[in-house]
Amino acid sequence: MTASDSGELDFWSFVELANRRLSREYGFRHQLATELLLTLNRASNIVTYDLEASVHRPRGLSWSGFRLLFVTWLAGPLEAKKAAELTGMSRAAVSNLAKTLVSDGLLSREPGARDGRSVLLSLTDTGHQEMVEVFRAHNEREDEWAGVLSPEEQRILIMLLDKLVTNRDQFDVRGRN
Amino acid sequence: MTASDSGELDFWSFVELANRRLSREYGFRHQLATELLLTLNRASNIVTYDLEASVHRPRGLSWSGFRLLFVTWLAGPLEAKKAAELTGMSRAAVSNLAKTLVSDGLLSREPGARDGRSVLLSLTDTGHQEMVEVFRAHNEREDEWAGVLSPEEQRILIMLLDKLVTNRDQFDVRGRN
DNA sequence: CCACGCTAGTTAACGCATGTACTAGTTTCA
DNA sequence: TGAAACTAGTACATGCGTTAACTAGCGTGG
Repeated sequence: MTASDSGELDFWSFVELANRRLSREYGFRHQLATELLLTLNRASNIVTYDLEASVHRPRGLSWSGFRLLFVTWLAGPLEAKKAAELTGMSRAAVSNLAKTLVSDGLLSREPGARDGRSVLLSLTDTGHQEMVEVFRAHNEREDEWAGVLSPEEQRILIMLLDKLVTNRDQFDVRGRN
Repeated sequence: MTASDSGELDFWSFVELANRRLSREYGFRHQLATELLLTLNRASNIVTYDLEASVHRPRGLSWSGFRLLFVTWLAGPLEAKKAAELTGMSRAAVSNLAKTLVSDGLLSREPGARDGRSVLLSLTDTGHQEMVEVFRAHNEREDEWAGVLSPEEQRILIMLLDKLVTNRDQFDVRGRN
């Protein structure tokens, strides 16, 4: 008797139940794929939510705000376009977000020298200090999460996740913009 | 010379650059954890975005709408609370979403028998047909994604992702509501 | 050399998720 | 039994991300 039979349904017994019904009642064939993507999605959401709630929100940053500041911090002054690519956001999202981060005094926006259309994003001094500070907490928390896996397992996981998304030229993926 | 040195910055050369700067310039120690969570987040976002854009949006469903219908479909009539747990959404999100899905004629909402406060969600006939239909496309797409990994690799990936999130009782994680 | 097409960024309208505060039903236990 | 604590669901205000339409600068080829 499984948890799903007893009425105590958690994520894993749901996955089990879903697999069973999808294959037996409906004849769908790619159970493992479903299980993989369900698990991937869930893991990412749980970790992200925890980091946002425990590290960033208390300091007044949204998850996206942090990501934008993070890439700007480490990849130097960046064109907005590039920042969008690196963070995986749309250009519009970067534009909106930059507006609020500029008014918070964390980010600075100046016209690009070579291309008159472009905008260069960089951290203000305050923004830089803030990132060093915030990342300290962020990195400790990351380590707590990753720490349940051995370094070996972490490397394998990174490798597999990477393989999952980089071999995607084999079919045409819908990406942003 | 790496891509990041040459100015052609993509996700991977950014991660490399970030690792270098975080450890050499700032002395942060948990590089692998950062890399893991960055990769996890990115993989999940890419796959999710693709599924939503290629399968669900064209049929008028949002990603969350699909997830709610999916658990309702397979886990039978469900209390809203349970649906929130299984999908990882907040109770408020389920409530909002249910409202629109009900008015789309896909979902039905009736008062729970045993508990007067609760609401039971189930699919309408239309909703059921729709899910069988939509999931066909969804599952094919999932298979295209998962297909770049061998079944063995997929199982390892699932196992590692699971381990990452289930051993989290060791520290107090911030979850939804 | 200039018109057309392309690209960077912004804006506006919209959808959706969140937290908070509230209503109402349930459970506990003195 | 009845008051207090708790729980399920919802309404509301807010914030953020999306797409689509627009502005403005770039660059190419007739």
